[in-house]
Amino acid sequence: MGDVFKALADPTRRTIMDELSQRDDQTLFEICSRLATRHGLGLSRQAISQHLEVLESCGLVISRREGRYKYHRLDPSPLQQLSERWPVRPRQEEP
Amino acid sequence: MGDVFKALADPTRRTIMDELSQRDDQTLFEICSRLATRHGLGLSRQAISQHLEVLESCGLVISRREGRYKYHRLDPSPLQQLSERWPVRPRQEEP
DNA sequence: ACCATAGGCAAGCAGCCACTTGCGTGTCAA
DNA sequence: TTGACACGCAAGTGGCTGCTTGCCTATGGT
Repeated sequence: MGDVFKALADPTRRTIMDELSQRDDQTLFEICSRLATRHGLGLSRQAISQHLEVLESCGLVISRREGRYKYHRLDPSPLQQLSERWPVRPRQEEP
Repeated sequence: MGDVFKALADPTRRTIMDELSQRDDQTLFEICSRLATRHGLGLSRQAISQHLEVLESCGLVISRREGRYKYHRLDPSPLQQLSERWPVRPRQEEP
């Protein structure tokens, strides 16, 4: 089981999450090409693959195999622990 | 300006945030001793100081000087961008 | 059967990061 | 003023990590 916070630390992984956020069920190659064209990232396929591994190991991305394709989608639910751990109380009033 | 996500990546920093979360306005030495006694962390003063710097540079901790003391408090408001960026939609219903 | 496609495994490398150590600065009390 | 206390600055170091490179497996089309 991976660390959600460490997974969020990398800007590339956050961009991957953005990409999956607005289009679910993408394969590795799709993500690669869309990152290149739409976000200007020129990373190798393995780099993206390793990032997806990290995101999967902490539950932020769920994958499903179908033949030789592997589809990925975002699952933001692990992020809930965050707002529960440090609730954003409204600014403290001072008399 | 620091990176909120990178700041959250370190377990020690999260523990510091926990500590400040339940007791505001602590000095560096207070945080050191409370981390040691209550959380079992035996880190040097500078280590904690550097962590506080990181937390301050991204707005998660706000400090105020008073003579030779420097009081710290937690400000969770930078965490809001998180739930806005990847909203936790309720699990997708499938017919 | 053959080959292209989608993806996985593993080693190697460079840069970063958390932590320590040692010294310096400013503030308060006696 | 002298010394103790709270904190800051800077250099050095070991380990982690993001990325590449090269090779391998498996699935599907023709």
